[in-house]
Amino acid sequence: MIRCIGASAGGTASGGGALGQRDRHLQYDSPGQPRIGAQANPLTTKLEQFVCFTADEILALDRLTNTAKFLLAGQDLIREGERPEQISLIVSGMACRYKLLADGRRQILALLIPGDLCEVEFGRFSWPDHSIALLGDALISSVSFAQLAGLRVQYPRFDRALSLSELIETATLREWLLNLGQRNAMQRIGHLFCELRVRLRAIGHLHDDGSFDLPINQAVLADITGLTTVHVNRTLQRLRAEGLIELKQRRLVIRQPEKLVELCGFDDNYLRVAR
Amino acid sequence: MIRCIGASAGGTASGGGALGQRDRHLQYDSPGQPRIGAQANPLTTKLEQFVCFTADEILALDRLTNTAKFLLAGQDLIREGERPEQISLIVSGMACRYKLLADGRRQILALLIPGDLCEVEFGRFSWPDHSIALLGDALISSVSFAQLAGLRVQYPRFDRALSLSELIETATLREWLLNLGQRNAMQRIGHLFCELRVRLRAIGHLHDDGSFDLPINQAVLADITGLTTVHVNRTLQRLRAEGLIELKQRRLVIRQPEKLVELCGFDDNYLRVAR
DNA sequence: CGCTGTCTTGAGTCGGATCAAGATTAGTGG
DNA sequence: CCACTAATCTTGATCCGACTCAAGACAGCG
Repeated sequence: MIRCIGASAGGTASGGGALGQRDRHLQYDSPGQPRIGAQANPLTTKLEQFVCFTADEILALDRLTNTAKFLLAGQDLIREGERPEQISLIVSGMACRYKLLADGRRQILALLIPGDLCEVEFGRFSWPDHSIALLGDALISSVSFAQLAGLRVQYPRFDRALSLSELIETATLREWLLNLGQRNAMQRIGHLFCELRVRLRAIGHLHDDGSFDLPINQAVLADITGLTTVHVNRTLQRLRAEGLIELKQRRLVIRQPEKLVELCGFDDNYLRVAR
Repeated sequence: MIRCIGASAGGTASGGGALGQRDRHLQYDSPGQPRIGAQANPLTTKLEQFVCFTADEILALDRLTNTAKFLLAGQDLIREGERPEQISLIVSGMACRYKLLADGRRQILALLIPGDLCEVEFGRFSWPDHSIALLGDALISSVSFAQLAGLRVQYPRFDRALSLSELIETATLREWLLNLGQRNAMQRIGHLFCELRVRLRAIGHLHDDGSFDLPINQAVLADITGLTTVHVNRTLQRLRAEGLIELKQRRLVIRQPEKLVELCGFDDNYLRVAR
């Protein structure tokens, strides 16, 4: 659990390792192309759950992701109270919305995955009540508020799809509240894993064996679930011992999805939308 | 804590007492006029935090509240999965968004107070992932989706104000998540009280001495805070013993607001909006 | 090979849950 | 106005899930 109030949210200070981290990153995601770059535009994939796009629209959305930049783990995309200049689109990697308490405790409010837009809600009229940090190195492209507004006007289907995905984001927030309020440690963690599996599948980020990358350490897991690192560790061990999951090297396999779903009362309804 | 899965959410089954309850209600809110009816339109009051309305707009909004109907405590305004026909505007009374677990446990996701609109988000494209129930008898007026859409087009200021209040509702949801994830029982309950004081003040529902009506029993408080009824009871007693609050007859006095704010780390920022 | 994150493990404690009665209070009916 | 009833609030005893503190074990990287 991160107890430092400072900027670095992805780990207890990246220290002087900024350069080192970049090296590691390039090495990790190489050779040459960023691994995810070869895949379809995650924004398109995500929104096509809700609407059908024309070739025109797909091209316009692709243009958004062309300009993605590498950013290093732990960096803040927006900070509580500071009005953002631009909207960030996650092209690859993961980020989280979070809030800090005065004593340094952190609650993660949402996980953002490829295809998610960050600051849509903070237009001309509002400032953020929370921060957003990268959980691992990431590819981020920036979109100006004006540019996005233009696209929404020009492409009503895109506009509708975005609205729907905002609805789902809010529904997810509600489900997380239920998670923290009513479920125990095993269920909380299990529920998160079930949710991530559905969301990552929707953007084509499951591996062939159904597993997925989870660039997250146990301290982050603790900040998501409102538990301590120690208890997360012990709970993961129980989940492993019961043959429900495998988790190592930042990759998660859900061994018995039906059992896990039942254990934590997961129902993916809140991730869907009518029509 | 409500452990029955059925419809009645305000108490463990209103039993055969429906008629009796209506009688009680009339007696309580009489003579003649509903108590709140004399006050300003709560929707207007609420939205005027964000924008200035013309006389025209105020009239249009007043027309929305003219048709309010009495509804009895415990009734569901919408039920998870059933697409609502209309939008409900709370004119007086309180309601809550909630979700039920298979075993009957309930998590309350939001409190709705006068001036709050219920099903705005469930337009043509979505169905509710949760239910909404009345916590006490209430005055509710119904607005059709078309009617509301019309007003938003006709009165852009109204449209903007509604969008802003939706932003605040989402920010509140995030703050509740922080509450459940990181704060202890005293802080959770205290934080809720602080929040309510700010929200009720904004719609002119504080009494002269700063107290306010809280039509909520300890079981409901438990479902909001993710605690048990017993523990809520004991925690309230501690809050009383420390001279922080007084709570009886469904009326809450915060005796030492600054102290309570400090105890639970309350910051009303999330209830506000820029500009 | 040594650092630094990260993950594990153990022992002890505590906040909050559970179970089971009572005590109040408010609404109902006579 | 009083007795009856059902909700609601209180209290006590006990238990357990999760927290705390403190070390140690790995693993990846320089």
